[in-house]
Amino acid sequence: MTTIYDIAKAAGVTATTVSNVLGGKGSVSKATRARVMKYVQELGYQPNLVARSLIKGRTGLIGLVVPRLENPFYAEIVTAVERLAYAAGRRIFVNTLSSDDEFGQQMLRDLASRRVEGILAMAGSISINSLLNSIDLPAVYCLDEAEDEPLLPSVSFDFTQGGQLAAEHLVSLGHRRFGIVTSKWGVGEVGHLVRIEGFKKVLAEHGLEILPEHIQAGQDRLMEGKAAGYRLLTQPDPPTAIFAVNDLMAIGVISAAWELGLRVPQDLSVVGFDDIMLGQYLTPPLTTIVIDKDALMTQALELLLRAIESQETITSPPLLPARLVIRGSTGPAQHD
Amino acid sequence: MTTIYDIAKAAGVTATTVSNVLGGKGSVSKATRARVMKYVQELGYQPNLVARSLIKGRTGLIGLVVPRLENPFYAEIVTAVERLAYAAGRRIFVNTLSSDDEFGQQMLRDLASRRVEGILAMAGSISINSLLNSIDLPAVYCLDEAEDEPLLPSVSFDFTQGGQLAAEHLVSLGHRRFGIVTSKWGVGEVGHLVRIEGFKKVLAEHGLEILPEHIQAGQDRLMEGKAAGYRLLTQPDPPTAIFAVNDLMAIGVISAAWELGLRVPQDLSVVGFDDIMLGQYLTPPLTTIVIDKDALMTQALELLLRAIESQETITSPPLLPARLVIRGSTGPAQHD
DNA sequence: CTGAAAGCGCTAACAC
DNA sequence: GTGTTAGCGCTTTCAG
Repeated sequence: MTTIYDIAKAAGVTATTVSNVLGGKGSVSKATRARVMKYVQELGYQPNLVARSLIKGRTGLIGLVVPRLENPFYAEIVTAVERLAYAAGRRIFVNTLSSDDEFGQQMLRDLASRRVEGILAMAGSISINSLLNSIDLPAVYCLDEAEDEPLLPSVSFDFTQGGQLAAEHLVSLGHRRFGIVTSKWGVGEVGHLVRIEGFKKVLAEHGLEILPEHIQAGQDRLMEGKAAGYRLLTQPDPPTAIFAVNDLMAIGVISAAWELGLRVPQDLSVVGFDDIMLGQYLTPPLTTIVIDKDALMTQALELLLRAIESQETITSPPLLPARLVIRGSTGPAQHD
Repeated sequence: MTTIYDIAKAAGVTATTVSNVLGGKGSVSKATRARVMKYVQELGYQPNLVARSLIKGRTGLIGLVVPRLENPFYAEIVTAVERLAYAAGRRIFVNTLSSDDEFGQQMLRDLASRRVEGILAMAGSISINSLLNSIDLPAVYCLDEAEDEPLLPSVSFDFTQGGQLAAEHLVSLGHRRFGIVTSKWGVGEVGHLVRIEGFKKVLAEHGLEILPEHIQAGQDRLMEGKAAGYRLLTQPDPPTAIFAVNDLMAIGVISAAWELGLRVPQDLSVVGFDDIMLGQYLTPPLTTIVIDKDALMTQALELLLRAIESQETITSPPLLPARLVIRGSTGPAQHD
């Protein structure tokens, strides 16, 4: 690999001068600038960003931590962040991470060692505590769904409202027996409690409730969404409407319903969450709660950049509003 | 950030010694090793990989270039490569790139400047020529679908066979009028000619052919797959079977069919290509050509690692075999 | 077993 | 305008 020294030698100047013309710093005569550039071309010089990063103390890299790309929701997040970061003169370093264990810590430490300037972490990839404990780097936590104030600057949606919107829609359609398919983290812990609470709250307001056996959890994967759907739909008195905590699992549920000979939405209504692009192209298209990924990640990146630039403490902005989009996967309840 | 000097000072040794205990090199007494490690913990030392990379001349980074994560096929590829690379002690730097223009060149140059040790590029993200021209780095080209010998080590599938399998299946089902939905690159150029040729070849063997207006192209996106589907299905004498060059566009086609009131597979058979995980969960599940992403990327990474380690020229392995998986989206042709 | 010295490729003062 | 010097954080001979 050719270095600035190679160019300096060829052009009969010193490395500083080469550095200056490359960086547009200082003042160089038109003549030498041209001469230097000529050799830059000729020798196919590629600046060494690792050296540059070392001396500048900054890499221009943002670490992005998502649970799994298998879920199109996160693929869409990555795409959005890549574009936004690029516009801000940064590049992203993507990590998929769904385990909050030693392996996760290690990944995080690797990010720190590579000197990313900050981290954008999605809830579901790693816990806030892990993030806080393993490294000391500016970070923004995205899509947090805990009840209490997060310990990190965080951007998120109003998940309570999201759950409410789903329930209101289903109730207004005349449904009375509801099921919920939710996801858990790693091996344990049932997640998305906030959106479920929102859902339940509306039911309660209507004098309705959801049976404990009508809440089924699995990992955030198609297969487990489908399995949960089966468990729900093969019960003696199965729900006529199912709220899945994300679109991916909703698709699994619909697949289960289909195999059981249930028609959506005639026999079963399904509402998802996330609004992945694909949802519009399902047959029928998926009714879901819209999460505006661009808005979310724009906020997140802004916050992070601010935290990186100034060491000031950053306060989290208010929750973004959720929105219901009614498509074809929900319909009026049949007479019992 | 604490450096090895901070630790050295605290432990009353020199940086060399710290480096030695950290790297397990040389010989250090149990006592000093313990003392050093103690301060490593205490000061929360994180090795600076950019400094390390600079002196070692290697970053442990592999550049991965894919067209777009929006297509789950590529999301699955990324997931596979991330895992494989990690097992080989490397990390991946993901770039999405679907334009072969100045912007693409720039991305590539950035990768080179960041001193990735090699590049894994998917066809559809950037052309071989661009890859060859912009940078001088070990690279493996994946999923190339050109007729002639690629100029780069390359791993790919037998796309001709894939097209053939699709056609044979459809023909054996009694179909006589076929449509093809294919994708183009960037603004121009129709792609996937090889699989289309394979498809046509089998038709020809059966004395069948495909009308030019029954081949529709669009960008590799759901929306454009759907639009192409509409163009096909609203013709006077529409096809009863459609071969989409990838699953994503197949989903678009199915969506179009659904809106037009056509039932799949009764009124229209659709076969996709890629075997994205999601295909199994559609209703009906998607008949498709299986591309084994793990097998593919294992080969690709092995090749690349070999090229990186030894400067020897690498020869491309034989094409991997495609395989048809029959699910629910194809069925017998109706009587005309 | 430990340290001194040099250097990876680059930039940033500061002289000349 | 251009060059000298020093140093980012680390590893690697090579002495002691």
